[in-house]
Amino acid sequence: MPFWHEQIAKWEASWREEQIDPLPRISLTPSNRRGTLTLNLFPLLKAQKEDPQKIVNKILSPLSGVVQCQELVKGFLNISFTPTFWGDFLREALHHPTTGYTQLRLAEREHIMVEYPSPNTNKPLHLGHLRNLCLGESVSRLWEQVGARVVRANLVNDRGIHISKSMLGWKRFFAPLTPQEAGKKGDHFVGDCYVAFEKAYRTEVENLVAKGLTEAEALVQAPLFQEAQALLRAWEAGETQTIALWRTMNEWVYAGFETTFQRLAVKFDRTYYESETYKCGKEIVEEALRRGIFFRSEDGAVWADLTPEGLGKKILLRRDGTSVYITQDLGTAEIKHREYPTLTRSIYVIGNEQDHHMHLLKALLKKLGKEYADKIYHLSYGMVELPSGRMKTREGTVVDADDLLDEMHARAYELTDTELSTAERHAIAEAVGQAAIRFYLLRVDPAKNIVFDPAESIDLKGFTGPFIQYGYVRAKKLLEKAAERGLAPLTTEYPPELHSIEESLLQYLYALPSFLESATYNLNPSLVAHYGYELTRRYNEMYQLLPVLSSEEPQRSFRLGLVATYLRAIHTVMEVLALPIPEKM
RNA sequence: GGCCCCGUAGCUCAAUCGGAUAGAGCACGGGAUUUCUAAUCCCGCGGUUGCAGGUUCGAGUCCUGCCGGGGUCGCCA
Repeated sequence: MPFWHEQIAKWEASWREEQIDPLPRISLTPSNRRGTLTLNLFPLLKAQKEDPQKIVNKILSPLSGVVQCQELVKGFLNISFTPTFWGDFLREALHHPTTGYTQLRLAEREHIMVEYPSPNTNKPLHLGHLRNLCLGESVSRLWEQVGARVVRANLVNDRGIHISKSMLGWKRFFAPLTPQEAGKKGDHFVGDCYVAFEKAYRTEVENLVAKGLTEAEALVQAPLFQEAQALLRAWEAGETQTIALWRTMNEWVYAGFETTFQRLAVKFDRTYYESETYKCGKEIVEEALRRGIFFRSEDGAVWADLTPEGLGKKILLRRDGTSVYITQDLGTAEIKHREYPTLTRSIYVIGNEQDHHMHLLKALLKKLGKEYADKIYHLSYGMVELPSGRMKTREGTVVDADDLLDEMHARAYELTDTELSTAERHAIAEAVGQAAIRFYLLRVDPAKNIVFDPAESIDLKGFTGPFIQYGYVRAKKLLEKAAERGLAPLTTEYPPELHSIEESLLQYLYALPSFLESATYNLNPSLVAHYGYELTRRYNEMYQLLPVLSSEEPQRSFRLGLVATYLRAIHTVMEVLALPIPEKM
């Protein structure tokens, strides 16, 4: 167990023996007050009408020897630790394989599946997918960090009317061109086909409306739409040429996605395709229909009655017998369970516009008696909006993922050291640019919408990814210089007194495991992003104001220990946020 | 209309089962570099936490009702 957990557990055990009830709540002392930890004694003081000083003595008795000073302000007991305590802590953090900052063993029994980003195959990835990818990857790494086994799963939406539209777009406007011939990434090329279709379709609809049809009628009667539907039916019927084109175009898209995934260092253990899982979903629904769990309406459609759950009625098979989106989801869930029966949690990283959909999925699985329904967690995240509002395909305001990565790379390149080689500068620019985007998308509570201002919001200074990278790089260089001079961290006795800046950094180093734990179980990487920023801010303050290499022993080796532990902690932070880790900037 | 999410400084965001004087970044103003990388640091400016009640030692946080924004609600994915 990490230092933090082990100690607090020990204290709590002895408090229980002393009949202290309720137990004090422990938190970090706010930075405007002296102290490392604050014990909240309000409930305790209220419950036990004893002399407060006596209670404080009882509370502090298991901490004797490590507490240097304490202060009771109203119900808050602020405590600071001795230099010896901190020296031992640094030693532990640096040298112990499990109490240190690698692979905290908090969740070794967990087996987690994280499903992300589950794109459609008719368009390239955009900023919304980037948020999804960053969240999914970070949550995966968080679970790994605390010792869980993780399966990264991607579910590809490779069937449906939208796919038919891009196929028809190609046939009409691009055939027989290939992405190579067009000089484009496959996913962008197919996206162009889709956009071309939509544009022509819009024109047809407008013409029909001009002839007196209503918008709704026009949308259905437009020849292009009719043709797209025919193509979908041909696909479902397994018509050879249609299937061949569908395969080809999907391969173009996958190749394009793969390039982006590799650039972002995400790699999936398992990829599911809706075109394969929807059949299983259909079987589940038909079986449940026979068992009377679902029912068929007069027109032939199949329904689930979720009125008792407060979710109304939900269609599962259209009257023509074809399956809808959720049917496929039932199948995918079942297949996941069959393949990975030991999963303890199955996390779906999906936007909050599907909150209702995910409620339906869980409720349906429960109705079907699937015990794994309770293991499903929806990591719901808000939309990425522009200052002008929602991104719109039709208005061309969608921020493309590849373009954004390129733009950030270019921006970061301008800041790199011109003394370095071009190759080195590009490597740094890529790391810094990506860190800027990733941190920006992760630092906000997932539940909240993000307003993305391309002109201002992505910055390379202040509360950003590069800020954290820079702290890491400087600390690393400092330790290298120390090593060159034969200086090692924590080799001698500890200093008799610590500077408040050192204490402030120690407080945050000490708290790392608690932040990781809480971010993991709450599926909320933003907690680590804020932690990483605050930790680095404190480190920078020390770096700026307190000399390390030029200070006297034992201060020097103690401070080297601080730097080394910071380096380890911030490395862990960058790791779980999936920020690239540059060695130079 | 029903249900869900959100509303905090000019802008973007924090605030750990309800806790101390609501904190950061950006922007703006001032300052720091013979010394470990200035993508840094320090100081200043900036608030009726959407509104009105309620619960209690204590409310940005919980409850009720409004206001504003977004999402979603039987054959799109």
